[in-house]
Amino acid sequence: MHRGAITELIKTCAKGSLLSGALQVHGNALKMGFACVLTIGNDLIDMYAKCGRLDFAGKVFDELSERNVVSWTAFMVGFLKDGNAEKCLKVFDEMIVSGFQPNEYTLSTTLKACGLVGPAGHGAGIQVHGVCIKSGFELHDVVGNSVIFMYSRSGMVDEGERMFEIMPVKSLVSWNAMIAGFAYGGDGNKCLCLFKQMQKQEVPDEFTFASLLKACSGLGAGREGTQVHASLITNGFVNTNNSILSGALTDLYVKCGCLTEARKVFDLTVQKNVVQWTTLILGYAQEGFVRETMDLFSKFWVSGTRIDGHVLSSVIGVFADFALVVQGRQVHSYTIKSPSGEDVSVANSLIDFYHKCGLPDEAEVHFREMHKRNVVSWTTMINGHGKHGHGKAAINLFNEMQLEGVEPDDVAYLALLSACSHAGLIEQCQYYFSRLISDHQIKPKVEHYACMVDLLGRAGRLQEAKELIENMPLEANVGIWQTLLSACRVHRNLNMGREVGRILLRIDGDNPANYVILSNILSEAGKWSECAELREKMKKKGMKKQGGCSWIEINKEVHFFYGGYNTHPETEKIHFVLKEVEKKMNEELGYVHGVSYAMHDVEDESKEENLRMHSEKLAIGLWLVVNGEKEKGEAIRVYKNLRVCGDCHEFIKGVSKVLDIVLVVRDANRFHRFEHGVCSCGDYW
DNA sequence: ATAGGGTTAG
Repeated sequence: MHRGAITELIKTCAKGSLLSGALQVHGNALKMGFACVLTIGNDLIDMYAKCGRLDFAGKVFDELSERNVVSWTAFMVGFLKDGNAEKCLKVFDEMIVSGFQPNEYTLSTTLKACGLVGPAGHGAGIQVHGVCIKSGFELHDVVGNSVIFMYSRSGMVDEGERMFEIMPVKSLVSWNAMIAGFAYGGDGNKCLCLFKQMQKQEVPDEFTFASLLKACSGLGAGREGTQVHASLITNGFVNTNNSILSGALTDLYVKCGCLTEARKVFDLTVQKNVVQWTTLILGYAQEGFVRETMDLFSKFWVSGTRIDGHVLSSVIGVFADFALVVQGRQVHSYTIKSPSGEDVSVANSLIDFYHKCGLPDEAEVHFREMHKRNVVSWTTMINGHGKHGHGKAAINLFNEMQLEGVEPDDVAYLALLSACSHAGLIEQCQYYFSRLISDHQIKPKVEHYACMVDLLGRAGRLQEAKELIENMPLEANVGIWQTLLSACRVHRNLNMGREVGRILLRIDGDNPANYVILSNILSEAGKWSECAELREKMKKKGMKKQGGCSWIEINKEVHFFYGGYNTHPETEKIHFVLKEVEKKMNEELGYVHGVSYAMHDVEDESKEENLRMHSEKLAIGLWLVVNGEKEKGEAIRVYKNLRVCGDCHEFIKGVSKVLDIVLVVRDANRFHRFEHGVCSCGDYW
């Protein structure tokens, strides 16, 4: 085989992403001593990048006896295509340090990576744009398109628009990039406007329509999206063999909550790509369809579709939310073997996964073993400790992060403040809040103020909390008033509760949560008629509060329980064991059913008997039915979508004492670890 | 020889 034939083969394998062929032709090139030749080496890098094997591409890259800007660029593109923008930027830095001058291809690739990293890239994109201007590449068509992309992903669509205006040559791609930019930025009107303008000089292609669909999905405009879908069909764009269009359609229907439609589009697609799989898997997960999520994920896993960092971090996120320990661990072990495991976002999602499964030690081990940590990694750790009530650990991490040269952003501050607030570290919380306010790099958001309101509210300093809301430089939102309202309930402040409740019913009148808290405040203050009036109003509006739902994994099977419903086949036995435990607790601890139920209840507490039906109790009951008192090793893990109520909290404390077992309950807010009749939150939550 | 337009972790 001669040199030309090898090059031909490499190109073919690259084009078709044929990994087995790629390995073979690489072997041949090695045998003939061509693999270290610059041009062939570059082709090999490109080939492996297109097959998604960055590990092999890296090997070729390392072994090249001589490199040029093309070698570097091809290597960077590989990481980018694999969804690993951070690594791509790292290679760019190395290239510059090694003394190479980037060309228009390199710059375009770098800009795209900056855009994908988004605002967290701390202005890297702006710097690269500067390099483009200085080196005279700015007005190059491809570079300009990437500049538009970078700015619209970094929350600076206006800058992108300026680039678009000064571009001497506007190709179809430029128009599409700008339309997509507006779509991404949520400006549906500008998006449509530009589309109309574009039609005067260009014929829209599938990317244009994909951007229009994206604009509709971003705005949640299902009707308009369906219209675009219809016009696609009339224009002859059949979506069954176009991955970009069918991907955008899947996204549209998922965002609008039409999972059946999304599934239809998905099933009709002949060549499904990773993006489309990810979109639909996440769609099912976000709607809470665990079964469907897992089914689709298994199908994806065996489909032979290329796995990238995006899909890994996405599904790990799903496993974290549903606390599917076994499945998450399986994917974790896969990431260790796979080149996508290098991805920072995959590693970060694993930290979060272990925390959300109530395994902070494993999260810590994983975090310490990471080869590269960014601000998201640290924030995930701070959040994790915060949820376990470890305020001091959160503060230590925050300081350690800065010592390592990683600057906190607004989300990192939020994690720290909420950790302090949950742990009752009042002075520390106020100290870091004042640091945030005086830090001119970061703009404080309402959420930061809400943390302070929560802190003051817990401490019973309701008046101060209310004044903070009224005097802050930002407009109050629903969430911050709800925080104050909950604090009013805990401290039984009827007057402020009424006042805040009135505000909430005015600005967020369709949210049952507001009615529930307010009616609790009223009933606990003995204002029965006022309370009944409110409940009546709620009924008239046809509102139903969110039901409580808990789940527990027993023998590798997940069992769901819904507050107040007897759907589980073992219900009778469950009630029986629960009553037995209650009796024991009454004898040994003087526990009286329902005494402290008033604290934080979000489920229905109007009838005494309903307390016995709370979903977390049922889940624990099932564990007792299955395991009895035999097994006392591992902690029992229970998960709940809402917050645990006061009575359940007391109840679980008692269970841990009289049965001498450890229970870990993850609720909507945080973790509670019950051991020897004590909860890790110290009854403060 | 290398590029640009649709999904993603806190």
